[in-house]
Amino acid sequence: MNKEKNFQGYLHDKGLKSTRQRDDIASFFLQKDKHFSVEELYHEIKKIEPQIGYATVYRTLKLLVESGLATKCQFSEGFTRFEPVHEGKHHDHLVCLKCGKIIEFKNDKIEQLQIEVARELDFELTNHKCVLYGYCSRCKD
Amino acid sequence: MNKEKNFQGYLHDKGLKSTRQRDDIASFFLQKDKHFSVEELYHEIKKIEPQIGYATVYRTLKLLVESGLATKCQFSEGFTRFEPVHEGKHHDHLVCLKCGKIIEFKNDKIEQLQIEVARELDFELTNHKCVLYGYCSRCKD
DNA sequence: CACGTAATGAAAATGAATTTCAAAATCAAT
DNA sequence: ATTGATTTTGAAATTCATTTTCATTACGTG
Repeated sequence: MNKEKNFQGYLHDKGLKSTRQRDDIASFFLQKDKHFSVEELYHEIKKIEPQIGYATVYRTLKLLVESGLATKCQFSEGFTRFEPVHEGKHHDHLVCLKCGKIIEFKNDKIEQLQIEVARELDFELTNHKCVLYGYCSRCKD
Repeated sequence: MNKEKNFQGYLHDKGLKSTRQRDDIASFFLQKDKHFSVEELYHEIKKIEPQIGYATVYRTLKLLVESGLATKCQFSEGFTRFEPVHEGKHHDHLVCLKCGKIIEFKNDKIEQLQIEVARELDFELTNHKCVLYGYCSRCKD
């Protein structure tokens, strides 16, 4: 897959080594469409790579973020989630405060307005995060 | 001041006690317009109340948030900041990745669009946070 | 002012994330 | 393929923010 090649290229460019553990983590993670906690990912990888340690999962996720193939998400849960980047499509999130469900949304008008806000305040924008909290259709009532 | 009365009222309604430490923390914090880390606030309060412990600062901030007089801010710094709520005016933040400067902004169109997004996805919105990251006028170049 | 309850603060505990370090793995150059 | 310099791994230790514990002290209602 293309993204895995990107990761290999990133490692090579940085003089880092390709290892069985890194490759297993990256190829598992990158083909999913999910907001993983490190714990969740660790347990999934454990099935493929039983000797894996948390440190390696943390370290590989850091590399994936640096390479642009993953993003960090902080939904006020007290820990960080990591999401594979698909097709460079940016999106924001709605988080259900009851069941924890995460819904993605994209709104070009909001993005555009954010750019305008930054320009008005003479700010050079690099990225943003926007999280809406509430109750999903199933949990509200 | 009005907000301090609100805090007293909140404590009383919940059957909690007014104490010297709580009152000192609340009155100092509420009259500022700043995004405090717990450490910063702790050191400021220490000047007024030398025996204060971190636990009391944490506990009082939690009460201030519950009472609606403070909000939590998480700017990806690895710790939480707390901001006094002034006049019920909601706003979002721009954070400079170099100098750490925090700029507030308010954009009603963005707020309105967020409400629409939530409605379209059948989500009952309670709150949101939107943080723009980049470089401020002084740090960009 | 006495009593029941709540709050305080020092220290210990927790939990996420990072670092350490000895052993193992990678990979470029032979 | 073998070597050898260098990086990576993983278990355990460490860090750091935050929470909890618990004996002592303070509050405030009756």
